[in-house]
Amino acid sequence: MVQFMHPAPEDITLTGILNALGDPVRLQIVRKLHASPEGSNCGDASPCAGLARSTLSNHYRVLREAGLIRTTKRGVEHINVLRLDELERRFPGLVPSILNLADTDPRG
Amino acid sequence: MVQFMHPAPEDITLTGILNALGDPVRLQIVRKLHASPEGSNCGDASPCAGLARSTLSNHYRVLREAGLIRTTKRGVEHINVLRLDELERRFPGLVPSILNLADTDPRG
DNA sequence: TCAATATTACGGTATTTTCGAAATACCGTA
DNA sequence: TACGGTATTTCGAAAATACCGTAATATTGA
Repeated sequence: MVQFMHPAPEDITLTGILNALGDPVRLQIVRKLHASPEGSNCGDASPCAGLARSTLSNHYRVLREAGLIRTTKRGVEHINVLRLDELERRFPGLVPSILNLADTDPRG
Repeated sequence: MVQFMHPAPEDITLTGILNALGDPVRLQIVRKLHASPEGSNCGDASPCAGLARSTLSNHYRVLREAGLIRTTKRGVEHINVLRLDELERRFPGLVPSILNLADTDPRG
């Protein structure tokens, strides 16, 4: 029943965020999470169906440890939400800018 | 006398940029290059003195292949310049935003 | 207890990072 | 043309890290 460790806002680093988002799968996950601010479970935010659960889970862990998402439990599922407000205070404009560019760019 | 391969602007990817800048050493290099728009040789843009030359060279290669810098030869030295204009057309606001945040953030 | 959801553990493969040593390229000078 | 000095890359190898899949493990709800 160990709760997940989320870094405090002041412990979130710029390179940590960039590194986490520098993977196409993880960027897609974050885009999906951004599209559903109420949060979504791990399966729903999956960028493609072919990925193994464990692989997906590992990507969530990287995003969590980078400070990009917050994971809470609701019943049997884990709900992930983008930490938009906190990220905005820590690095104003960064995440929205990246997400906007990802939207307009045909490739990941 | 082999010229370096630089990706065309349309071949520069968002995740490629984020991945390249997701390394503290490379982010520092790019910050130094940004501070000297006329370009600087490899040694001058080095973030710290302890790094092996070959390691530094490898970081430059990553930055080059990601499309962040352009390397030309001037005499005995290699001059690196940030491809700011091209990057700005391809991903408006991205690189300046990251560099500004890196400036204000005490940590890399 | 059973099904659903997700994480963790583990092993294999692939990529990345790092370094020192050697090789390459260019310049100035002789 | 040859030579020495400087700047940088390439090579080769070791260590670290990343990624993915199978299987095992928790936790919740019915």
